[in-house]
Amino acid sequence: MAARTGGQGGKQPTINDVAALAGVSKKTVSRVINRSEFISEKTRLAVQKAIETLGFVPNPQARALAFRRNFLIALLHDNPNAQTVLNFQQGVLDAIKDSDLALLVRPVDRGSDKMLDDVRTFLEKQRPIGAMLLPPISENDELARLCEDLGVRYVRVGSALLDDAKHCVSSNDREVVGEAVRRLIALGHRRIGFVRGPAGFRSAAEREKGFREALAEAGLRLADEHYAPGNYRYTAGIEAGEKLLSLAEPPTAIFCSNDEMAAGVMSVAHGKGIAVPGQLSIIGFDDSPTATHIWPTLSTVRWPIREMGVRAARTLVADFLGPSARIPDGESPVLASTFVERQSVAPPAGKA
Amino acid sequence: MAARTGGQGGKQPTINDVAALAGVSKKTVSRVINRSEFISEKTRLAVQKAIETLGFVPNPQARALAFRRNFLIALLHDNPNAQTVLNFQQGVLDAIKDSDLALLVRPVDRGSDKMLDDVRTFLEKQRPIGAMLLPPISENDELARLCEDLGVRYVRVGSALLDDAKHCVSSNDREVVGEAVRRLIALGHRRIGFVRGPAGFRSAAEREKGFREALAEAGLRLADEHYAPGNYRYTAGIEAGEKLLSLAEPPTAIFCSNDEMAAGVMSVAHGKGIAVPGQLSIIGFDDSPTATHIWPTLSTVRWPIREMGVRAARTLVADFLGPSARIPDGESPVLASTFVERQSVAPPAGKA
DNA sequence: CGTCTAAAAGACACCGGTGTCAAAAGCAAG
DNA sequence: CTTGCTTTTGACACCGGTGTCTTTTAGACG
Repeated sequence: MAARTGGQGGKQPTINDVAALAGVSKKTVSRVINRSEFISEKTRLAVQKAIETLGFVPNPQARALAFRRNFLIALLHDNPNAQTVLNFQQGVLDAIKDSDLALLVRPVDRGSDKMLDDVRTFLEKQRPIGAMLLPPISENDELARLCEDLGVRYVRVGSALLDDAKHCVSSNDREVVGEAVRRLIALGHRRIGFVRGPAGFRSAAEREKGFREALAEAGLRLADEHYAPGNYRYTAGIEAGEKLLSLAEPPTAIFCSNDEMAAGVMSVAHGKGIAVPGQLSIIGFDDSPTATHIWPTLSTVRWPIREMGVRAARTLVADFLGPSARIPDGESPVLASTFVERQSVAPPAGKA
Repeated sequence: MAARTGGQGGKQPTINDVAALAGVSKKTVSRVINRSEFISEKTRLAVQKAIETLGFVPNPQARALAFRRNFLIALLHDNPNAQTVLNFQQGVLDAIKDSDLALLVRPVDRGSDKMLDDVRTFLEKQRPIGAMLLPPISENDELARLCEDLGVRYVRVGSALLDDAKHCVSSNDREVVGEAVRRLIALGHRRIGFVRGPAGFRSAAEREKGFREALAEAGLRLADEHYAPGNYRYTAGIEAGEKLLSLAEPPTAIFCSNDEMAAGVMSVAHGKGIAVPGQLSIIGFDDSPTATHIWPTLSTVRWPIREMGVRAARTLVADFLGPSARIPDGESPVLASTFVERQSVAPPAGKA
């Protein structure tokens, strides 16, 4: 492997080269790079020109060392939904686009008992300025404590207000689930089934809460037989579908705590010859690609994951992103999810 | 924001602290860190102990500066399939797990005319050791040239042999598409439709080639009316389905160049009351999550994306990964894709 | 025109490691 | 006990930037 470190066949210019060309000291060049105010316009322009002539780009490692701080932020995730991770990541990148920051992405195995050690090693080795924790690991308090101990800033992303606005970004899932369920009720549905997310996940608990509240408002209650546990996976949707759709009086609508499980329920309906949405309405959650790739297309709740990425980054490192990224004091860390109605929802049979 | 740079309330120990505690020079500590062979066992153990006592972790920025090389590799992608990106990423992380390397992830907007500039800026700023290019941007020769010019190693990941084994990792898509098509033919299908990927994508061309070759082997040919263009998106699948399934004599099987388009075709079939697989067999490509989330589940081609991630990383930075990562000379850079048969394939109507 | 002050620029150490080369230590042979 | 060699260790410069403090310069004022 060639030992070249870059440049069209030569070495990258350094701050010394720029200083020599501009006829100033390297410290002055440094001031220009860092937009110091104590510099005359004339000098600034001369240095600027030298920088451009040479195509100088400051070495981030050297800066990191001198600043005693690198320009990395980390995204820690263990989300089963790849699209979610990537959308969030895109939001973060939108936010840091014009800054000096770069993004390190780090999948985490929440099942592993070495998880905390792994993360600790990672953080100690890379020493990012801050870390963003995606659900479900954002719900892990030990992880947050670890960041705190290591002096790494952190932001937890979740579906419920976890902490304070400084360490948290979330969306109003509970309310929007309620909205979706009210829509079903307005269409005439009375027997509405529910497929839950995994135990111990705050998101799952929130969605269930929103569901139950909306039912209660309308004077309905969730029959035990219309309740199915789940784990956010397709196969859990299959099992839930088998359970709910084999009942003597099956529900006329089913709310599933995510799209994958909704797709599973829909498969079972197809297999049993139950028309969707004619005989069964289905609602999911996530607005994953699957939601528009199945037939009929799935009504679902879209959470503003990309915007949450932007917000998380701003919450974490507003001081690196320029004034436009500043989040006004007291601004709520809760972003709005929306109910997206598609083909999978209709009035119950006999109510057209 | 507190100015702490880490550690349980204090500063991180440096190499000097270790040297002082062990009673040696910092250079000796450096030798231990870097597993130099010119060091006595006695000294090594003493230094080792000091390192552990202090919980010393070398500062990666300082090392990067002194080594004149950082320990980052970059993953550049613009893949519409998030799962693919994440799986590949996981493979890369598997490969670099026990090394000093870290992974930078960088989405690229291939539509933008500033794309090359963006990537150049990124590479100049971060100066990763190497970059991995995922399809479709791996097919961009200018991008590869840019890496070359900047002295950044690169590996192109793709569905066809793009270059030489040093810069390329791919899978044998063409052959496996042939296998899938031969399976359809063996089941009795004679009118087999084809939905193509976007023009200018090598992957699309490869898949078409495999398809046509298999037909030709069996003495069949692709009727023009059974051919539909596409762009790898769901909506293109819808359009293709509308076209192919409105024919007086529609195909009894359709090969789609990816799963999303297959899902679109399947939706159209459902809408028209055409039973899948009873009246129409469908095959996709990618084995994306969608493939198992639709009903009936989709037969498809799975490419070994995670293994390709491992291989790409090893190809790129074998010299950083220890002897077990070494790729034997002459080993083929082509990994095996596999045909996965699921519910969406059956003999044509009347041939059961 | 000299004095005073604030703004601008520079000198030099330093961040935490590694490379180079010379010095010290260990050891066998004379 | 030297000598001569190899192995091990250390001193010191250096990577490419920034922080601190000092010096120089420019402008205001008497």
